[in-house]
Amino acid sequence: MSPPGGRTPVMADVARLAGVSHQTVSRVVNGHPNVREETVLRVRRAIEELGYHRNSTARALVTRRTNVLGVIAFDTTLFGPARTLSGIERAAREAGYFVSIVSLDDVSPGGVVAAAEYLVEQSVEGCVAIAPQRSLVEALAGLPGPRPLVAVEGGEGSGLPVVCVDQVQGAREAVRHLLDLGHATVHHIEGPPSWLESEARASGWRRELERAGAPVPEPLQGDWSPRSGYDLGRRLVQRRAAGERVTAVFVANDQMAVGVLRALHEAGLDVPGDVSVAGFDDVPEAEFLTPSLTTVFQDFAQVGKESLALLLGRIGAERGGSAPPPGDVRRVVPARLRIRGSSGPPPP
Amino acid sequence: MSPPGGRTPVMADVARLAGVSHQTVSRVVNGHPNVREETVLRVRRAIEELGYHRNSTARALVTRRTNVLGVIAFDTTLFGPARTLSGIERAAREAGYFVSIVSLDDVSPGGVVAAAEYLVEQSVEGCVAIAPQRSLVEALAGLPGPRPLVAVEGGEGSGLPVVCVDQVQGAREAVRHLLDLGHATVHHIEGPPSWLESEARASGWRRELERAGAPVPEPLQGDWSPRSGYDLGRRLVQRRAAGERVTAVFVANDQMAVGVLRALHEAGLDVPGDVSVAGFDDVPEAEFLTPSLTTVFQDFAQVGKESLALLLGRIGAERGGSAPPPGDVRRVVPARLRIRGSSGPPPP
DNA sequence: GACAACAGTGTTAGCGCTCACATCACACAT
DNA sequence: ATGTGTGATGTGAGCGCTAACACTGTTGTC
Repeated sequence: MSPPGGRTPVMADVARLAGVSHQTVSRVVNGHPNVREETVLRVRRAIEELGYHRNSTARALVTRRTNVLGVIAFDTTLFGPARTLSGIERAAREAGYFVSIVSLDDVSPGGVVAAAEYLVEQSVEGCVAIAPQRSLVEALAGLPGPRPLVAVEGGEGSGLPVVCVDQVQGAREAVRHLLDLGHATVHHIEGPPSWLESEARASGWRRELERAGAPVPEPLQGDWSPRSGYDLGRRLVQRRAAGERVTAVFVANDQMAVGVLRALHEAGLDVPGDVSVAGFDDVPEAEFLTPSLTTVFQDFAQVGKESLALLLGRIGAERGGSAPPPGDVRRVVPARLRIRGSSGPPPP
Repeated sequence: MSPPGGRTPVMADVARLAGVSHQTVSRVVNGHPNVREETVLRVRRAIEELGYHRNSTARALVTRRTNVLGVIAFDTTLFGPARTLSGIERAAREAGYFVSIVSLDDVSPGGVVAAAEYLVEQSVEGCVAIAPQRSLVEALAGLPGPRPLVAVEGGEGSGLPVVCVDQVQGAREAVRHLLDLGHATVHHIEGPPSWLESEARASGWRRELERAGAPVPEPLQGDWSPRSGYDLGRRLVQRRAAGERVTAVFVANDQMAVGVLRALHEAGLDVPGDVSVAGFDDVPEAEFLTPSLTTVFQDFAQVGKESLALLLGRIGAERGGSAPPPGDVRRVVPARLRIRGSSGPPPP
């Protein structure tokens, strides 16, 4: 464990100690064939003795491969992004890549541009953007940022390959479930404007109501937080008091649904006796709320895995010099309705 | 935007176009003084025209600084780690560092060793380990892994600098609050064994009971999940049915507390009328559960920030050649009790 | 007027590694 | 004996950048 001069040992030090050339050391380190067994052993011993580690920077410089993938995310403390990130990270590690993350503080296009440049600056080989907002995706698609680039939950028409959960289908299933229970219509508390998930879930909700010929009540707009769910839940209670018939609510995520349940409870309304509630996400708590929450499960781990597979495919194609694959690939992961205690038939 | 030959442009290309030497380009890119204003402008124009980006790999090779920090985390989808990671990432970016993350799939020492080697391989300049388990911290402390290394939530005596929330104090405040309300004692549902947070919170609970001269009931052991909270909540209900007086429960995290609330509700018990419940973490939902959850707030963002400050200090000291700072630094972030609706006086 | 000081620029030598090629010994075929 | 192939190794160049130093020309100082 004593490199000459106390420096971190380099390949040449190993070579000297093993009595071979630096190239032979390189071959051993990279598992090249055509090295005599005995030589391999001697080099391995020298590596061990010196505590040598290959310098990834020098290697990256000459191979032109940094082995780093970038991830741009908006808020990694939210359930979905956190899960997706985790799935990406795991898949990347299995493929031998490092993952460098940038989370955006705000959703301004400027922030996205900065994040993109930041990753370009780091010479990432490719990038996944967990960009659930239309403006972000558009900013990224138009930018000379990191390439190849795969968007998670990106909308259509951006020209970027996209992996997403089938939000529309999930929303439709939830709404259909409520209609099937006998509700005349279903109210909706949607997510913040310009979020693709908000739009897709709202659109699924609307389409399903229209298909069933049910009236489409004015939706309320939240910001994903339990507090906004609570505030809007109270608004629904007021509407009820004003004579509007509100018997079922489809809430765009589980956190807001928690707030809604609370508001309804405070108003003395029973769930599902007076009002049925359905959420979206299937957070681990959903099953154990009181009542347990009917919601839509999204397989974020799968989304992470698929987006990485897509990205690696692009990187491989680029390196192989083959024609760039079409930009409008879209992989859709199905959503699954989980029926629990918060949904039931409307009051008579 | 046309580097000769279609290659990615390099410094020499910019130099040629601007009619200066590559060194002058380097000076401009690095904001060196002593370059004529007019030259700067010309170089800038050439950079713009070619779409030049400095190659971080080559730069890292010669400066011996990769500008990358590593983060080892266990489960980044849990509330605490996700928040902490986010805080670290933000602070790192502000300091001009990239963040590379590795999440561990399992808690085996082998996994930690692999993660540590993985980061060494990537030549990180330093590393933060969100290692809430004793075994992980010990494995890391004893390993020739990435250095400098700062542990988040690491226990004492590992020899590593540590940043942590004052779990013991938080637990004591929660328990004292319940005792002050008049409860004869407080039951405890703890986290999984070997987690430092479990141990610290259980120890705070025990100490506070002992200080008050209250009996110390046998704690129940969960795994942080809402399901385990639910299962153990039912066990508490059984104990009550068997005649044991259970009027207050301190649950080691909010997710399990959700399960406990559910189990109590199912048994027809009122919270806080029959049983008071307190959690730990203050997740965003806590305030909007029914009843709203008394819990302990942890400033994870602050933990992230402080751990990064500590790490940067180490890196700076190392580079400056000054004496290595003591290994047993311990920065403690206070926890804060949030009293809400789930705690009240015991039934008569 | 001679020298120093300094701003502004260029030249050169690596950082540690991999790639392409050269070399050498030895086998086997002709 | 000559050639050809192949396994095992070494040699040299260069990836794109920065650090150190060398070189100009201008200014200031005595």
